[in-house]
Amino acid sequence: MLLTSFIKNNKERLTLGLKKRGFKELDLLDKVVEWNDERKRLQQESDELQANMNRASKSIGGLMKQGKKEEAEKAKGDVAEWKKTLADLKPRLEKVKEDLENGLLNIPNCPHESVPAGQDEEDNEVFRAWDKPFPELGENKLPHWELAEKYDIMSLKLGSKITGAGFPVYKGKGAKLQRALIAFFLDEADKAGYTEYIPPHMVNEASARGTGQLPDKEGQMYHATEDNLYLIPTAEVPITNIYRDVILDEKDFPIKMTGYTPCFRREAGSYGAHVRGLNRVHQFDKVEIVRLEHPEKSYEALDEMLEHVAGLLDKLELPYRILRLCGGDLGFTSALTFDFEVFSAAQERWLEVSSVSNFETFQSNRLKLRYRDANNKKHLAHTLNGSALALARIFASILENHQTAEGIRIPKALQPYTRFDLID
RNA sequence: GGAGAAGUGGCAGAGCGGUUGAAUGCACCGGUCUUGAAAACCGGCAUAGUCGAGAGGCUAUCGGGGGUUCGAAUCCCUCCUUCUCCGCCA
Repeated sequence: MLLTSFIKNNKERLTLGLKKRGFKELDLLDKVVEWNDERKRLQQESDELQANMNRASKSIGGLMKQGKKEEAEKAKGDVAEWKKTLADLKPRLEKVKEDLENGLLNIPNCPHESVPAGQDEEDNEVFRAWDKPFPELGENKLPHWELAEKYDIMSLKLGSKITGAGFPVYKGKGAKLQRALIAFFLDEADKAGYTEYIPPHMVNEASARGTGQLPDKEGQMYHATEDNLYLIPTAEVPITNIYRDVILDEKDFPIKMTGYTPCFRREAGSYGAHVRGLNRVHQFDKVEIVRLEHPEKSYEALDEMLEHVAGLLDKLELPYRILRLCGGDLGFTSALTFDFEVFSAAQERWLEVSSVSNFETFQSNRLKLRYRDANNKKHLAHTLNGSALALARIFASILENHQTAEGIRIPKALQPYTRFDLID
């Protein structure tokens, strides 16, 4: 959520940015500013009435003690009058506050100036291309869903029996590979200075609001209605919310957190050939990295995160490229996002395995996550996060890219974790 | 799930219908003293909104929401959380 003051003072920049996103309701910007002015006006009026009432009420106590009954009664009458006026005012104030809030909730983040204009993924800019050769797999190459069956290491059929479509079951060396990847990613994050968390896998409404899943992406999350809890779609939600309503000290930065969690996504309406196998599932594992940063340092941090993720893919010996998302493909809450795509050699297509974003103050405004500067002034912190990495697709691309006639080759860096070097 | 108790500032802890945004202590920050530190003493120290150039003023907030009252941290209702006991249980 943007600050009203930002909208008011950066109208040109914001309009330009939102156009890059293809955001149509630009008149919302003016409306929000108007609503805010109206809110202030009504607020002042109401404060004044309350001040009158408080003053009169206070005096009544004294008057009663002095036995000035009549004067006290008169004051009571005054208060009753003001109270009536206030009762008229209150609903109008509430209404305009609600309009303002809804308006703000519907304005996406202002894209960073480096974000290219564009409609969809076709227009994303290749920020770093893969300049080495792709794996030579030969004629007998198989997609991961066939490899999984061949080596009996993962089954979607079994998952659909137990739960439903899109819930994979990992087995034997497949399960071990999965566990090894999680441990590997967490160790790498640890080495890079991220503090590990194991957060709850369900969150309440306030948390889902804090990171912006609600009210926007209601349909994407599994909702346990009985208890009004949501299964997390990413560890970003519980981990970032650790710092909801927190005022940091400037010297607390940077705050670097990581955590492994399963992620649950309803993915309503996305079926078809392109979502076969592990390409898109309802439950997958992910190690997330989250950072809270001083506004002046957040883009530096974003670069660092980018290199961290790149390093992981290098160690897994997977061909990948980095995209700078265009305005149209950029998430609602993000100012700048880089996607990592691994080339899945057997499917001959790129699969998104990580997304690294800077939200600037868009989330922290909602979270009320602030810091005090040297002069004790409070400011919103910047939040960032990235997948490091998302597992189902990494699992798939390891299978596909490292398949050989003898079996699936485990990359060197991972072998200490799997304690085998081949799946056969 | 059942029965009780409690939720007040960073922490501890008073207040239990009127000038209390909230005593006191600790922590923290600034100062005096000291070669330096400690102790002692003095001063400061919540969040948000709003008005104001500023000093400062006003409003709201004592777990959340609602109510009673001229007036609520204090009374009532409701929800949430924590603790104790019982039941169930990995």
